[in-house]
Amino acid sequence: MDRKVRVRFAPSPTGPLHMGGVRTALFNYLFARKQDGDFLLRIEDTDQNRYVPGAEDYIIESLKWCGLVPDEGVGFGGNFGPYRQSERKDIYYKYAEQLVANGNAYYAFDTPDELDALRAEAEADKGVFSYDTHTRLKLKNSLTLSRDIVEEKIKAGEPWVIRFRMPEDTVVTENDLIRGEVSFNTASLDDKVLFKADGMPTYHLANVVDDHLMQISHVIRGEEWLSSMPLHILLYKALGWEDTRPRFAHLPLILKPVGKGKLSKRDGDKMGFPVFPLLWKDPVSGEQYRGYREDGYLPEAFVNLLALLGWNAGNDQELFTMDELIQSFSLDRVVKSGARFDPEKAKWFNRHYLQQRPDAWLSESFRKQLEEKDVAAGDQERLIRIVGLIKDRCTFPADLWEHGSYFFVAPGSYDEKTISKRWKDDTSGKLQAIADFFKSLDNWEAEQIKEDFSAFMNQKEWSFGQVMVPIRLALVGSSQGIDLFLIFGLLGKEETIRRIEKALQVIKTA
RNA sequence: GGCCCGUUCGUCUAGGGGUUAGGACGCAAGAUUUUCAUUCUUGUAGCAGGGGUUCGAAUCCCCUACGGGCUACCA
Repeated sequence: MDRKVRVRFAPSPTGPLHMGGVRTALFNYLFARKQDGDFLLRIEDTDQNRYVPGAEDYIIESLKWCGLVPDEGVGFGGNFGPYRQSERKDIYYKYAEQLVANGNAYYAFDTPDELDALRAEAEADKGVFSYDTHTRLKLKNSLTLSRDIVEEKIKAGEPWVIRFRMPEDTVVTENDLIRGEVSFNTASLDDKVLFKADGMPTYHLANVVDDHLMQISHVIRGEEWLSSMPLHILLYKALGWEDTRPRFAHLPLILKPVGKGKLSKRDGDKMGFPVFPLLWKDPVSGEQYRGYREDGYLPEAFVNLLALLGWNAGNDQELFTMDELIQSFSLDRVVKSGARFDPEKAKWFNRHYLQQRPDAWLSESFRKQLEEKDVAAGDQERLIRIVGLIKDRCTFPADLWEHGSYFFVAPGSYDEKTISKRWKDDTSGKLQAIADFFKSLDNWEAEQIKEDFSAFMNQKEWSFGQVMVPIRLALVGSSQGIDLFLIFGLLGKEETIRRIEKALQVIKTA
């Protein structure tokens, strides 16, 4: 009988969650939903020194923005709480002590300074110091000290830690759900600290204890944890939980678009794209990091692009709703190699999802932008109509202004290149004649203007090519924009004529 | 340095013994749009290298190279 699927996303609140973290959360979420399981959020704040205020709220808000709402966890309730490790502090020692009692761990009294000295010494010798099977018998711990002395030291309040006693020369093999069989020899592993001098467990202990207590069935996490998998497996064994321990799946890392290494905090600013889901302002340094949300990405686009970073459905489908992702997701289709993030493709996803949003929704965004610029948005129906006409030129909501501002504000300048290329000696005269002709029109509706204007042009024997771009220049300021007759209609007769005459004054041909 | 993981177009990837090595982003060209963008069509470009195994390797094995991760009383 299979156990209920329960997975967790377990970030540590040391700063803003970056997109790699969001992807880990996403894959956990998809896996849980697909298997009808539970998705939990556990906050791993065992390192008090690295705690950053606001980070936890940031994580929760990010998950919500992406639609990855946990079934249990900090801020979401549940029967396995508390879900913040700092609030679980009291439960870990007993397990560490149990490990000492059954010979799988030991007390160690070496101070950080002493260990640093040993590391420095080894380094000078071109070696590496490791607290392991070869060195532990030369160090200060309950393996080398008599029971009395150990008790005495503890009683005297000397700082101590509890270290895992890594077995000698045994092979740990695990079938990773993504990588397949992975083996490690314990001879190359060291005696990790499980319980710190400050009374808190380290990640390794807390993680194993909590996953067990919370009945986690699958640990889906980043590849940076792959090398600690043998330790964790050995811990489950030493604690007697081997039969119920979770299965492991290690996700490939997200790499920088260019250069070496994994995607990092500062890459975004350097390369012009966000690496965080939401804008983050560092409470200490005051530094600010851009976010996908504030940059105008839609959550469905962000989720979609993240899902395709290291996973695919096995066919040519690239566009997925959350429901489709849940339907299609499986861990065995997760790729093993690291994925270089491509900001260009991210934009392509956003463009797609932006087009899917209703015009009314986009018009609200446009209205806000106009208000911020102190420009009257005017009639709602007209605004929606404009949005419908210009949206296919937009990738982000902010592009609406770039491609639609001329409907609300007359151009302040005229593109020089277009002038020199398209504004001929006789252009001014023709435009004045056209403006005068416009004044005579009664029916100012795009289709009708087109008809009347065509007749006028025929009669004058002028070609469209000679005047269309100059008129566009007068109305828009550049050679861009939607169909000119639609612009006439949307601008209105008076404004159209006013802009043409204004351009005639400003643009002087030599 | 040690341990572990990885390597198919520039990027994300499909393909797991016999394929004209497929798709997407990007880029380029053409068509449409009397502008620009969109859209459509076409094109561009790849199995890291070397050894095996095999009638036959992108696919299986080994080596090398390269990339990545870990190597804290951080997660």
